[in-house]
Amino acid sequence: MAETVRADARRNHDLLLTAAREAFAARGTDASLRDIARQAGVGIGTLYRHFPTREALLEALLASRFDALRQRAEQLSAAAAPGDALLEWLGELAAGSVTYRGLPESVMAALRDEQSRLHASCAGMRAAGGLLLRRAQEAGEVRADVTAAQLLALAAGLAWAGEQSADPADMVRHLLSIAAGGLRS
Amino acid sequence: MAETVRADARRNHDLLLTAAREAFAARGTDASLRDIARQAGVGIGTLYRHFPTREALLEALLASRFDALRQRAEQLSAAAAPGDALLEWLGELAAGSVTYRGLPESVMAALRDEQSRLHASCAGMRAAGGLLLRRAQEAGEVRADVTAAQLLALAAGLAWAGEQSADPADMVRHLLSIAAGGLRS
DNA sequence: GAAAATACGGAGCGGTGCTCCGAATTGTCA
DNA sequence: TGACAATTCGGAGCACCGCTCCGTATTTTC
Repeated sequence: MAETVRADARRNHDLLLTAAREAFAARGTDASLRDIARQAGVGIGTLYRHFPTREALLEALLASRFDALRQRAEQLSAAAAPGDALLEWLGELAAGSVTYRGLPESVMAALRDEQSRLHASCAGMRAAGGLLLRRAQEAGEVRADVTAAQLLALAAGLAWAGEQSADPADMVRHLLSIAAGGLRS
Repeated sequence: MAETVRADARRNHDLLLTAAREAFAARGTDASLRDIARQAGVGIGTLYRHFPTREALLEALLASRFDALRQRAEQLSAAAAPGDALLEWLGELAAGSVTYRGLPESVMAALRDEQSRLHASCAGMRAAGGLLLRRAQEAGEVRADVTAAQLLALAAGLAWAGEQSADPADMVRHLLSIAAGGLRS
């Protein structure tokens, strides 16, 4: 019957989430957790009880987005032009990676570490991307020797390069355009 | 007459460099500077006097390598097949980026910050790569809408993606192969 | 060998991630 | 309504980080 959560706990949970969202957006995924707790008007211990790791915090903020991306991939995998569908999806993936600086690194770390709270949603997204990739390969529109892991790494690498640039969105667009040509068979 | 350097100063300088080389190789470019000083058998203050910033330390370790890469680009720019020459050079660049984890990030940061001690050699390398790129574009072998900044960002992004992977060298090779196709016009 | 120039080393400051436990708050039941 | 139990809170404290500052030690010069 431990379904009921104490009122203050629920309140602090939400305060922490909005504070974290703002901090990650302003200072990247390596923002100070102390600052986040302070901004939420909460002790540092409270933050760690609600979210034992930084990944747990990210997971709470991003899981729904990754799920949406997974669904989007499944939806696009039925498209008539699987090659274009794949590129469309890659574009959306890269666009989402720009919201928090450091996000590509967090995603790659989560994929590497099965213990990470982010792992499940990231892996699900990769699998969906892999499905999309295979469709495009079977249609002969994309090089056959590319794996799902490579596809994700490529997208993350381009998104990372965007972060390092003065105009991230513009840089990602150009690099994605280059990569698109390289994926075509 | 301040040409003469005190004997202990020169000795500590060298001790710090070898300690830094080992630390960066083992733990990446964000290795603890205190550890490096300790490993060199030297106080933390001594480290900071010899190398005021982490970039200064990196610069001392990498300048010659970047210079060599610049010369290599100039040499390759006279090749008969400028497209292949560019890809060859990109391969060497990416291969060198694997020596220290975090190196691509340091290079991109140095290119962004003109105050950085690493800036000069990085910018020189970028310029040389730009020359190589232009030759390949004039020969009609590479897309005309790619800039030197994009080329460097691309290489850094792929190298970064390699770092995140279980088998960096293998991942970089595959991603570079994809990018190569995308650069062709 | 004494004096001047130079370099050394680490205590100390403010920051980080993270833990641990006494104190305060909340929900429950008489 | 009030007392008790369960739950949650909050921040002191630890070890680490980058970096500065200055009394002390070493080296060179004369």
